[in-house]
Amino acid sequence: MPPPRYEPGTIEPKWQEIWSRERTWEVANDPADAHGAEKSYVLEMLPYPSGEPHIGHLKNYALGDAIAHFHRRTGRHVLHPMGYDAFGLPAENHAIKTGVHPRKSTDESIAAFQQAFRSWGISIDWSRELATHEPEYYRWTQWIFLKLFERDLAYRKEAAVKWCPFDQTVLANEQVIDGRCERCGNEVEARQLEQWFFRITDYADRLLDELDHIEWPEHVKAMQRNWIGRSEGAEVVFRCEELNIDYPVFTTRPDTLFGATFFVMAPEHPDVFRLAQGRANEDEIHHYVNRSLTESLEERGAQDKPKTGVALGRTVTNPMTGEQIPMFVSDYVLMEYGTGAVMGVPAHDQRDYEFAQAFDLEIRQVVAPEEGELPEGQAFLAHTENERLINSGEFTGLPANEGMQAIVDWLDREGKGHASVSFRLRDWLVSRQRYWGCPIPIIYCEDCGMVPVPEADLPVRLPDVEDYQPKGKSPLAAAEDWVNVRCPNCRGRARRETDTMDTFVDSSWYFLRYCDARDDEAAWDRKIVDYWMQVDQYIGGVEHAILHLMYARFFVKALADMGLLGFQEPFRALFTQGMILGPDGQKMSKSRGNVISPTPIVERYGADAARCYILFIGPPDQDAAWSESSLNGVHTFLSRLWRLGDELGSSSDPPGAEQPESADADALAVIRKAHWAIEKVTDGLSRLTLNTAISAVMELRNEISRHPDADPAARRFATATAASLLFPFAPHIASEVYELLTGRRVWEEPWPDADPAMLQAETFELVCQVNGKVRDRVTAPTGAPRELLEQLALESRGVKAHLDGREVVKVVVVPDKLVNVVIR
RNA sequence: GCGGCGGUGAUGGAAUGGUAGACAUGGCGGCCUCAAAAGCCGCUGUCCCUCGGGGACGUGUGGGUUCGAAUCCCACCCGCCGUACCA
Repeated sequence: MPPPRYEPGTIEPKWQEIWSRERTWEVANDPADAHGAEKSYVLEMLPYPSGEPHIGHLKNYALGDAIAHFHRRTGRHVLHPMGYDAFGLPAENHAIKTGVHPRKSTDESIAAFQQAFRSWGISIDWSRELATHEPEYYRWTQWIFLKLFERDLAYRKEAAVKWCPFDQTVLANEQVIDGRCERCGNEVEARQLEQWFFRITDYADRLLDELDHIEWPEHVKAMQRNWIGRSEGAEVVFRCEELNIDYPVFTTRPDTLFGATFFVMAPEHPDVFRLAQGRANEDEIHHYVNRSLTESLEERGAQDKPKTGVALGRTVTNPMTGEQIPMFVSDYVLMEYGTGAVMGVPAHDQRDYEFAQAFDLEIRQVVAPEEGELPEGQAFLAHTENERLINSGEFTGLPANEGMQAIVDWLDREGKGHASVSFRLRDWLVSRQRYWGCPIPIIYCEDCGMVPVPEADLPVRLPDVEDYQPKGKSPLAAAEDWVNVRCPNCRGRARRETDTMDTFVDSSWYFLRYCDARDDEAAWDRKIVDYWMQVDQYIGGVEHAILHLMYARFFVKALADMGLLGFQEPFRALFTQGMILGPDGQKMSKSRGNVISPTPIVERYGADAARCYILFIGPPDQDAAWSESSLNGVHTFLSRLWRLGDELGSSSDPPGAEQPESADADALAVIRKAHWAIEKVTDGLSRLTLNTAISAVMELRNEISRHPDADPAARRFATATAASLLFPFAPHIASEVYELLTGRRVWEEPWPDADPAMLQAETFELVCQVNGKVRDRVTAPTGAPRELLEQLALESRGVKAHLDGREVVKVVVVPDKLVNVVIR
């Protein structure tokens, strides 16, 4: 008869069937149901269902599942839901190519994800499952849009926006990467279009400040801080006397105002043509502006691009010096930031310096270091307390930082400026000229203008269309029956908004819907949402550090301001997982041919081995290359554990794995190791160093095998403990082994407690150092007094050999650990 | 430029001021076998010596703090990520 083998193919479906039939992971919304237990909301970022799940999904959900299980077994009432971010461009582009309705391909992909999650044994509360393309969900996305509209947080305006010529849609700033479309990689163009925006800039300060109060990785907070880009400075007015117009500029260096020798406007500045009117070079100015507007963003923003521009033939007054300084138009000034115009201080700004060089303008030094030379051939940028103002009228001689304040005060008194703060963050452009998204619930009436769809009429359903091809306006515009409606106000003729929402709108509130997912009276019940939220542990890829995570924070703040939520931040703690790279250490991609698909891995080695391996491979926040041989090593470990369970379980009658009362040396070693492992795994799960948690279970299993003749009761206890500790990572085999040994269900058992008495043996190995170098190791009794340890060390062979008659200056004793003898 | 993170054996990594290299992969050797696979056991940082033992060196580089530093501090080098005519 062949020896019994570990067969995940049999074990895993067995347990999955039980969890599914008994709805083991469903939780009620009633806090009373928790019997006083603390709540915990563990959430992985919802997947975008396109094709089949990939290995990154397995990592994401293996991680989240380990945390969810750990929280459950440590007595918390755990919400762990799942859903799908189902609207979006890939499904629509697929539809354009094949004619298959995006709903069909999306639903097929969702089915593949559901199947995968079940075969991976992820502990999901399926009663809360949602998908953002279902009318039951997007009805409330539309409702939130209307709430934002009511508060003027959703608005329409014409602006220079980013347009992708390939996808034929506008994009949010955040979706433009290096001047290219995030989706298709084509160069993005600038276009002047009327679009829908969310007023996220109203929240810039709060989005920045409250980063200090959430447990997020430092680099993610840093990315958000950079993106928000708060700059303190002043707004200063430069007056064009000829035309009687005041032009404000924003500057972070008001201390350099005396050095402003010219003035530059962005090509998009609405006053450029007016200023150019009747000038000798009017044509040249028009030509320059038009070229700037049609230039791709990538070209315009190129790093080493020489400064270009055209003089406007007019002047403004420098408010400090009263001098008339020339005006220019140049594409290095951006309309979207500050006021669309800048003062040129060539001595103290590198870009202004380059511009002044190109146009032969005066470079006037107004800040100087207290000692040392000024840099040659470039602007002097430093701004510290070690500089003083020069050539600055009454302010000359002041330290730069004091001078800055004094100048701002002066401007304020004279009515020529004031302290000001500028943000890099722009409002969120949310409309898209595409089909597969949530319709914007607005109607345009010939008489009443823009009218919100009444709440009772929600959802505005996405109609079916024949042709998904984008033509510069939404494919929905072709659905005439749908577009033409009666005005909700006057019953007159009206047309629906045909743009759809950015899919990031859908995913900015899904975590709220999970709390009360089956509510068809409201988006959520505030009591229920306030109970479950915030998300206690959010897990996902770092690629969402800016977009999704910023938008979701904005939504929660806006909804809280409306009294709809009782908290300010959605995600109390965030964990960003690293990527799984191909076996070659490169990012997985079809073109490289290094893609590892989870399905065959799970079929061959089992979900437990795949999940364990992915968590064991290294710290989960780091990237890691796939290695089949390492995976095989994890599989070997699971096989050995299973064999131990099989061997010890069948010899146990009746089943049981209690810690034996008395034990010999062998048994004690095994029991001690079990308690040691409990502590290590608990710590690893708390700190999310899951790789070390799994290695602790491996060590425990090694120890059990190292003592084949120990009391079987002790070995059963230790093996059951190993299974119990492994459950968050490999739930199927853990359930199986635990059942073999005890007849009980491991997930119904409390998390084991380490007995402090078992964490220490009667003796320990005393490290004996001389001048910090290890010279010997001797056995010493645990808890021995310092004097004894000192004596043992001094008498040890290794220490004696190194004393060599030299003077002992000092002896440092670390109880239960080491002695360091310091000699001269 | 600015911001963030990191640099430890052949490889992935461990070590939260106290034995550097846990655990695993790979490699080498052995057991089992007619053989292979599987399984099991042992060794495996570098160098040196008088080799059943012992010593020196060793966590990117150079300093510092400390009885003791991979860990803390300073300077530098290298790498990765984000961001960038943001005034």
